[in-house]
Amino acid sequence: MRRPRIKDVAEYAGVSAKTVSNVLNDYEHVSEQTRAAVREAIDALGYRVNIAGRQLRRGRTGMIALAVPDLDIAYFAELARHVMAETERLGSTTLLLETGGRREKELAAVRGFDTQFTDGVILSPLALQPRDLAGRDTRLPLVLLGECNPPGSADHVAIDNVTAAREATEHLLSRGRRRIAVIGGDLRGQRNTSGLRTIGYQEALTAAGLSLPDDLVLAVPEFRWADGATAARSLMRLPERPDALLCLNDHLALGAVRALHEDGWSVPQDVDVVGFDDIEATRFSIPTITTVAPDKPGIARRAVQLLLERIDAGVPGGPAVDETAGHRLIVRESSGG
Amino acid sequence: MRRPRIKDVAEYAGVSAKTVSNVLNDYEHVSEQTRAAVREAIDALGYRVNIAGRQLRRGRTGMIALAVPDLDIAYFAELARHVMAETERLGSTTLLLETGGRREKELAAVRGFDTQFTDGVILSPLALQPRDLAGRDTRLPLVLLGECNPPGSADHVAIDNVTAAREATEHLLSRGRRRIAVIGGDLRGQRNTSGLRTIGYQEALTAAGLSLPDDLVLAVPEFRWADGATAARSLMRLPERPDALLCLNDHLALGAVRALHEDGWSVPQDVDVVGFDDIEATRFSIPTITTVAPDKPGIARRAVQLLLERIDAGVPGGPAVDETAGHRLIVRESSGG
DNA sequence: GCTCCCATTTACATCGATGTAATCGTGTGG
DNA sequence: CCACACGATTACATCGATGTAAATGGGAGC
Repeated sequence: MRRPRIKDVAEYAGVSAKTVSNVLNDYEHVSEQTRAAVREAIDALGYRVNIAGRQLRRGRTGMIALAVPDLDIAYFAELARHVMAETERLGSTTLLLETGGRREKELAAVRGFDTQFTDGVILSPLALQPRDLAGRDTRLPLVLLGECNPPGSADHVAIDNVTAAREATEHLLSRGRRRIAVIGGDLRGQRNTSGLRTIGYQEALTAAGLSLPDDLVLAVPEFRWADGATAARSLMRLPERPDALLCLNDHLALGAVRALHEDGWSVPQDVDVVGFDDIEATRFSIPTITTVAPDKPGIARRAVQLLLERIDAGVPGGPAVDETAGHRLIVRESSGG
Repeated sequence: MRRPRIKDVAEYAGVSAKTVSNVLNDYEHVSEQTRAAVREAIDALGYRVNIAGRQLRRGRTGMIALAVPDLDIAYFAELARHVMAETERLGSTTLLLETGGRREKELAAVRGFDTQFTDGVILSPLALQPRDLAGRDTRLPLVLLGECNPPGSADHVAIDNVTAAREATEHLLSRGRRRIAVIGGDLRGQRNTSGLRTIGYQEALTAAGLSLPDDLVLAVPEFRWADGATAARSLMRLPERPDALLCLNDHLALGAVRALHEDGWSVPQDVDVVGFDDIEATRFSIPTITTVAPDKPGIARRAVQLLLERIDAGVPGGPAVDETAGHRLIVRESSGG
């Protein structure tokens, strides 16, 4: 028994296929009587629209893609939930994909994944280079989360990373910390998340009249627990050890805290630790972690709205929009709170 | 400028549309020369297949849905990664969806989400009742992860939860623990994950000649940090407090450890804590958490393979398959390791 | 030189839903 | 009583890709 088609419903209800379609799409000029008959036929046959047929005709899938580096990073999992909730609220479906932070995958996302089953893409890039967006096919709406784009090339939503990092650093300075290290930092002046946060950190140090110790800014291969642990260990072995660790995400912070614990340092007595993202674990770890909490629901909401507006607007699209979402520092045990 | 269609490629290359299609699908009887010309045309025009057209014709989307309760639960995020990796390896795409553990959403998953843009569904159910599967439309292949199904109604992959829980309990008994509580347990004899693990726990106690103290088996509203913390607190206030907590997932265990810490108990000196799932956090928390590690890659691989086999086999489908994946207990600091 | 074979290529129909434009039918105003 | 308006309904073409079956054309065999 094949799946019923719109035509089967039409025959069952004794009307034309187009009338069934009209009922399905809430077209206004359908009599109550016909509408009821069609509904009944739909129920009786267990009919469900074939999205391929619909899309072929309409040119839209009603699906958007959300591509994040890694769902193991709780921040992305939490963000994804908010995005899915928002798209669902607005009647779309989210196709969630992982890039692994690999450039080729991020490029695929920008291009719409080779097949065009997606009306638009929300991408949280890591490896993407500004030039990767240069010649992109603007028929596919794209919203970037976080930084890493040349202004004007695509819509983008992010928190004010410079300010956020500056505030976090100021918090540590206000506690008397002077040797503040950055785990996951980037001194090359990149306009990506790491780079901007490092700039904020430097601003705070400079404003406090401190020198910029570049042996305290440490890049990491990934932003996971293990990387935080490794980085913390190597920093604590410096001739002049840090008295605070500004970790550019919470996983790094949690890994750092674990390594410090294993090596006999206590947090926050010996070292303060601050993270970014406010993932749920930071509220239950021992100690709890001070962190910069981005407005995740706000980021998700704006990203989805921007994308759907672009999709609704159709092909061309005006100038790219930059949206700044809110953030706040939540002080917890790992820095004395 | 519209997106190029197969016809545009055909004209550009000076061949018929079908020949282009043949090239796209690696049909063997196409001359090298023609193939090269078509490839060139594809590149020149930036052509990409329209998946809607293809699906309409082929009747398949090449997409499967994976529906999990909650991506905030790290186990599901980790599992999702493995499923996505496996489907990608086999040339399919995963549509990842959250059910929130709500029955209506799980039912929607079983039905294929009202639109049929998915060739099959992998569902990790929480609220689903056995009868929900009774009259289901078997044209849509379905693989269940974890328990909660009447035998024979759908394929399913899970670890041996009874044995796993028994082993974990035996481990605690072997450490001299006698008042072992279960957080997230279920005494109603349900055949879901909680119920089966509770049975394993009871088996171990009985085998050790201990009575079954039902004040130590505590259900929780959700399986999150906060629930573990709340449950641990209330258990430790019992007249006769437990000396070990068997937590049915790692988030509960982590939350419990935090609550114990706040209330001045030390783990594992005063209380042992064991979790389930082996999420990454348990390897870096303070203390690290003893946990039952399910073979996540194995579960994902079998689930995807089963599903794709069903999809390839076409409509009917033989008897439901039950697959058991491996697990092992990893002893860490929270129970003395 | 003529068949026949087979590799290659193509015309056409089709998948299911929907936009367009035409048709049907009832009711209203003159 | 007719013309006309307008709500309801329908026939038909179309979206893009591909399966079917048939056409094309070059070479081998006799």
